[in-house]
Amino acid sequence: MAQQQNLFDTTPPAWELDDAETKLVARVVLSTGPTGEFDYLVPENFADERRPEMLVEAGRRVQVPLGRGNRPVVAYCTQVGLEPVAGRRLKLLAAVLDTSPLLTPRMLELGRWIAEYYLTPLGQVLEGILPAGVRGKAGTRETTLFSVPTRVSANFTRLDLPEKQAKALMVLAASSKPLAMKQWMARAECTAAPINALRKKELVESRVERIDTDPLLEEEVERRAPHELNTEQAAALHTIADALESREQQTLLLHGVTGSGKTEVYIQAIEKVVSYGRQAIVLVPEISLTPQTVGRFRERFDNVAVLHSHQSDVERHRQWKRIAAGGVQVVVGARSAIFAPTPHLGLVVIDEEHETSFKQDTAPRYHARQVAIQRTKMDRVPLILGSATPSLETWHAAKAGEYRLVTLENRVSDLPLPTVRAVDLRDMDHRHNRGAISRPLYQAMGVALNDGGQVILMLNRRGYSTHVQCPSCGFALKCPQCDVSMVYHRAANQVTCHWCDYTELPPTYCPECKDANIRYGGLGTQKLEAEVRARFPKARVLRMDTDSMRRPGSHEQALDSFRAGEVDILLGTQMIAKGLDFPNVTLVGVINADTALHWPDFRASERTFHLVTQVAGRTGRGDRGGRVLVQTLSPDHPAIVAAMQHNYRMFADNELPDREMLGYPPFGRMARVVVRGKNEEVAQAVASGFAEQMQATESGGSVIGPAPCAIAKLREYYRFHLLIKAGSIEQLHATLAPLAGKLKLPDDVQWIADIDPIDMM
DNA sequence: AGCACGCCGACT
DNA sequence: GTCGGCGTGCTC
Repeated sequence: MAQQQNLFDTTPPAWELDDAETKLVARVVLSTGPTGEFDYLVPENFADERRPEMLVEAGRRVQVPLGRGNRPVVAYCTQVGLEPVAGRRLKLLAAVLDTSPLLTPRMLELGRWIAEYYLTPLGQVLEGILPAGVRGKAGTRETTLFSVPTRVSANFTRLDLPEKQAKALMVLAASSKPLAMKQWMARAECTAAPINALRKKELVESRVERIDTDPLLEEEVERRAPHELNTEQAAALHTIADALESREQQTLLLHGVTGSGKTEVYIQAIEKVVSYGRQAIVLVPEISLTPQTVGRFRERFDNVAVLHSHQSDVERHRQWKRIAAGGVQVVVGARSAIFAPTPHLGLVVIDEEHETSFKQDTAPRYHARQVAIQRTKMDRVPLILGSATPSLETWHAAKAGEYRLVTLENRVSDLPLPTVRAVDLRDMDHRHNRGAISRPLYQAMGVALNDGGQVILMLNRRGYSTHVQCPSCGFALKCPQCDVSMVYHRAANQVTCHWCDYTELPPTYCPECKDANIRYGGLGTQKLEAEVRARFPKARVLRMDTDSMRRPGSHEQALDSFRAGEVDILLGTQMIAKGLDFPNVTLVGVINADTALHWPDFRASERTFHLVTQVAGRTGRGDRGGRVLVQTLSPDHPAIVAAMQHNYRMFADNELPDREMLGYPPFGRMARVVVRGKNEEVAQAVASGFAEQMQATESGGSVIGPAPCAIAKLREYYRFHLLIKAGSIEQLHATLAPLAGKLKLPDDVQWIADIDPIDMM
């Protein structure tokens, strides 16, 4: 709107307007198809001030004719202005699709930044950051609303109408606001016939409007008072308050051990933001976006909006409109909530900022932390990154003075962190037959259960057996579409590929040599569950992994029953490692700390450190203390040692020099280019061609590869990747420049570029 | 992504 | 001569 206003301010004098040289031109990007920006003429009747719903302005979508066939396509208008059009052959824009902008000028600016940074066409970025429910106007319907024009109401007495029509007209005239057909019929106690007669006689006015199909219902939450802050928390809040008042962007790293009360600091900082009449966005990992997390904010603020991926389109659209209307103080949401349309943003908080789920794994492949930095810079407001175990990128920036470091060393309750002990799996005395639970862990579980405590066991592999192999010929059962082992699931009695979900019946003999001794080996959560049940027959056991938590709400239900003490042993994949806060958990067992350690990924150590630290934090939250046992084949690995000592600095000090030596982030910038094709040789040749073109840029960035991806074949596509390392983002972009040009690719070959990649598979 | 244009071979 | 095969390139 502001942009349109400006436009009229600068309208040239009338004699120039009459000159056909200058016309109103809309610049648009397409949501699919050709990239780049296109200009269209705005038809003159679209600029009618009395028809604001037809106004062409930046942030609204329009329909434009494209190509020789003038096929209608949806486009996002990015700017509108008077431009000289002499000698330009511009087509006329066909229609305006939104009655108000879906994107503010600020969001368009942010979209442009994402498009450039992540090498994604702007149209695709905009399509990706607007929820589908908002684009589809989910939960609203076009309704015709009727009213009586003054020329009619002033002349009632002169009208000679049949009884029903007269009554209907009186009812409508008496209504304070326009009525929909249904409401009008009900109030006038008539059918559609008299109403249609009135419409025919043009005695009523009608207009079409989008209205909500059902109103939004908010449940009441009991309000709570602020907690008293300890000295450290108060100091942290003070630093944040300074940042809020400075009216400049500042990134703060709130580094606080588990249980140090980071959330209370966020909440009190947001209370300040709200007192200035502004809104805050709080990003949390999807997995911890539970009713408890949301509840903590609802207890303290009147209007909290929640955005997450399991909402219906209708629900998300409603939340979006509430936020855009300024009726929300705090938005709590997963990654994409960084695009929440808050009218006066005052603060962004990213909790558990090290979580990898903040990176989107489909285009646009943005990292919410990176986008948040950019958004807060545009709005000149602070950004708080909170974590007990920050990503090394964030830690490095804080140490370099780029971010402000705020530390919470102590736990609020003064409870000590749990003691962590390694169980060396190489020591055969520790092993129990062929089982997954070592003797020390078994004993500790017995003690914990006897004392009435609860136990959490983590194993990062789902299924029963993780591979199926023939001992006589060495055959290993692989997915026919992917280059990965099939996993046996006993509950369903089938073997499944965890990457493409291809499923078949388990073989009873070797498909190669027909040997009947084919073996099911490797440990998954289902087998662990069976072992636990066999060895603790009296304990109540619950398994949590994506297989057992498929139904909506089952996650919540499982945690509720664990909290209520209806379950003694909770076992599962990493989904149980995060954010759960149960005081009665006195023992945590990590079944195999090494699973993530040997991944072909420069972040393998960091992943392992995070996982062990996070799961260890699930105990020691009550007054009964807690113990953690970590089973591992490498008890001396620096990441595992540091995690066991709850020593983040030790981990960082050990890991950073390695990263520096190899030029990995945070000491350089990285991109990953994946080329895939149904023909292995063709895909590899294309990847090699890319590598040559990038080397030819002489940008100074280094290109590694092509090499087959860790998952060399996925869904019948052969995959090769290139890793690009550069000293700066500019250098990285310069090295990737050949990809932006018009590349001719063989059929069936596709490529993607991933800036700041996290997934290296 | 779609879709017209154009340049070759098989047909009336 | 012309119908249509699909390879190529453009879309404001």
